[in-house]
Amino acid sequence: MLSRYADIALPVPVPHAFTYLVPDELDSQAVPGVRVLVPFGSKTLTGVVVDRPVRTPLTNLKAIRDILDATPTFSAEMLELTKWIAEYYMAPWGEVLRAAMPQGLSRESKRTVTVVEDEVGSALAATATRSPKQHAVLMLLSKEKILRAEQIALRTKAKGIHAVLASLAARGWIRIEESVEEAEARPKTETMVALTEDGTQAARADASRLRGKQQQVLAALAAGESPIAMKRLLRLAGVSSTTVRTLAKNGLTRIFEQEVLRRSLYDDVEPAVPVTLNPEQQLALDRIRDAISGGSYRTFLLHGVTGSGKTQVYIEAIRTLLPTGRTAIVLVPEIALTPQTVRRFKAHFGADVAVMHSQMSVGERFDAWRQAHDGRVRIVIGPRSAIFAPLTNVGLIVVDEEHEGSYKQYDATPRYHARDVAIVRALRQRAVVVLGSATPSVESYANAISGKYTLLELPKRIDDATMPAIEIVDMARERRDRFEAIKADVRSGGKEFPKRLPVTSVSRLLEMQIRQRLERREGVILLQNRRGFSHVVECFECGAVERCDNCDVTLTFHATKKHLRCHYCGLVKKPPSVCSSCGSTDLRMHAFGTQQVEGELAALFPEAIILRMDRDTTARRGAHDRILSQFGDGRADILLGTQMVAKGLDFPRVTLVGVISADTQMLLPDFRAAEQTFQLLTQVSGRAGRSTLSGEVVIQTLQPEHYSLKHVVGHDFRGFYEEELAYRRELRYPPFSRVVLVEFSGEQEVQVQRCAAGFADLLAKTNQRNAFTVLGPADAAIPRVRNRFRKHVLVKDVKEKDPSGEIIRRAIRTATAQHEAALRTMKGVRMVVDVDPQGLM
DNA sequence: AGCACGCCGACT
DNA sequence: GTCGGCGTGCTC
Repeated sequence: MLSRYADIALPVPVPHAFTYLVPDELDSQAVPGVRVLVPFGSKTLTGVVVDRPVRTPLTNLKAIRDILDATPTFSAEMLELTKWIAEYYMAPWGEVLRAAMPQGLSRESKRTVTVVEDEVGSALAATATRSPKQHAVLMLLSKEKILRAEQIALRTKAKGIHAVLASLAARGWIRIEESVEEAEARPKTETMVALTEDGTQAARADASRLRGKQQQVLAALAAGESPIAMKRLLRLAGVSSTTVRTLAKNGLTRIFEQEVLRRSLYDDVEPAVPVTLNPEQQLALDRIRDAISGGSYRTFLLHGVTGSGKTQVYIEAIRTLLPTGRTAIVLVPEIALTPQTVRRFKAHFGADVAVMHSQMSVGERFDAWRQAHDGRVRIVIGPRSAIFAPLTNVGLIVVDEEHEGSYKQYDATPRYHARDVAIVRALRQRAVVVLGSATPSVESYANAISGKYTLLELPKRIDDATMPAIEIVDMARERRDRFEAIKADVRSGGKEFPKRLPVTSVSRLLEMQIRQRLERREGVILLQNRRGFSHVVECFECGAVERCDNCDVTLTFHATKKHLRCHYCGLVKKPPSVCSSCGSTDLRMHAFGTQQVEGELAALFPEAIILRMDRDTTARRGAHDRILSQFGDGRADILLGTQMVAKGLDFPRVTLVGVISADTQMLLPDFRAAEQTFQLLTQVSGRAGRSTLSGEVVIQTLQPEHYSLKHVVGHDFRGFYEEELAYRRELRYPPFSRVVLVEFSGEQEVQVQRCAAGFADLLAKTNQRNAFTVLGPADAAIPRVRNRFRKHVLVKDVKEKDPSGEIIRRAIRTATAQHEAALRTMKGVRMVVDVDPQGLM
């Protein structure tokens, strides 16, 4: 007997685990890491056993209802890791565990409601006039007979439906039943047929008493395929399943269910291309190998320019790892996780690889998870959440494109960063981490310089292809020139002055370059960043953008209140009537849309085939792959897309990359704006000119002098990094501080503001040793989302005083606890804590 | 987060 | 008087 109690982590926003009694018959199975079904409040939930305490001060405990696992879903290691995440990212352990499980495994009780047929008539009459809600529910039920409680809530569109149901049930008009459904994710099984001993003999005996169809079945089975899938057997023998079942009844065949893996988009394998590493790759590999065989923790930052063959290094590193019996996780940003990418790994490691992808079905993901859990694969490839892969004895974690923002979960609890979790997981497992990028994050690069990580560099492209030539087009000047041309036309008397000046998103240089590629039948990639929704006030003459006096970020124009606002300090300003840098009065809002660009391109190049790639066109399964292969084969001329086109595409025929507007990213009110601009532009430039064809890049911008552009043109990562680092040091942003963003949101702005301000005050009072600074509250960049006002309180700690972030977390915990009552009285105000936010939007 | 409990106004 | 509105507090 372990103990009478078990601590269960549940997926509810409560910071502690719950203690349950363990029935004797479940005692031996209720080990830490197994999933259990427990009664919680009025319903039944799936939780995870995290401890078996010997004693508890609590009384009146409920008992565990059921154990859901034969072997624990979570190993001791994963329990520890998820606990660390819960603490560091300030999320309930139960919610972290839920995020670490494949979807569809959790089971919850559902309430089903049925009408009592005999009563329905009188019930409808009784409620018709005086209780419209009850009446509506009864109407619905009289039609449908049986419904789930949540369905009723959904279809009557009324809140507080539970009370209504309760009173209807009390009158005996309806019946409410609670049932726990089967988990959605289950192993897929296939019906198999095998010959028995008797069957084998019967098949062999020529003088078999059996004739006709039964004989055909035995013959098919005896031909060698036994066991065989029922489906296939029926097709081969041309019989129906009754025949096979009759044989089974007579003991000649055996019918059974067998677990099979679902087929997935990512199953295809292409032949392995033998890998030859160049000296730099070899050197990097050797260092990684040494670390792997050394068997202790180490993080490498593999900084390799686009096209330098980082993936080959990952593959060879995994190859060395496998004989040691250890396993590997490869993290790839969601949008780069294409069947193409996966095939490359499968080519080398075949059935040892499992893929996890959000576009896979619940069943497919479950299969992948289970293969890893049961030790049937040793390599897992996936996006962010693959860091939770249930592999044992992980020896290597690769984080490809480590700078990618998508590694941070920002829209749901837990708000974890997969790269940072990877490092913690590796540290605890004595594993090696390889962070790869052409444009490392400022944080990682700083860690590499300081010696916390080991820097490995691949400065050359694999096939000695040259880096593309990059040209910057000053769009303000472009417009001026065009304006002058129009004026000249008017002056020479040929034309009338146009009422509206033509707005254009394609410069003459870019137009000319595209035309040239179309003639030469080479590929063009155009990047149109869609995140251009934040409107900035920009000078039509000189291109200057209005900025905040205190924060060195761009001010955002608010159409509703007609003013400019800073999303950091809350500064509010009237829009100026003259440009603060050149005095021009021609100030305009700026933001280009995707459709506009597509339309312009179509008008300029009517003969060209243009493909659009963005979240809309790639939403459907397999669409991504289809667009890419169409473009790769030369069946389209121009690929116009969002950030997706910047990452990991490798098409030798592409010799021109155009960036419609570098500004949308650069001008975001965020301390990472410059970094992200540099990264995106460098990445997209890398798509131009591989192998034999040299490439050119045209970047259009209103800020031609911006430092991030300067370094993109020079292919100078180090130069950018140093300039950016100086800026971060100045303003005390990461890596010089740790940032925690606390967001308050609610429907009533005054409440939200008061709540946020109250919290900020409390936090400031907790700050005894000035270990951090509290900024705000200020409006979020998008101040209202789905009818909720958003206010941000930004906490920046001083790294020297609080290296682990413990002080800041404790302060936030204390303040949250003190603030809880106030938060409750403010109806509908929600508070979300984001540790190490990727952006401050 | 749900959901039940409990206090108050609107209507029979 | 009852129904249904919503604030308050708990869930092992």
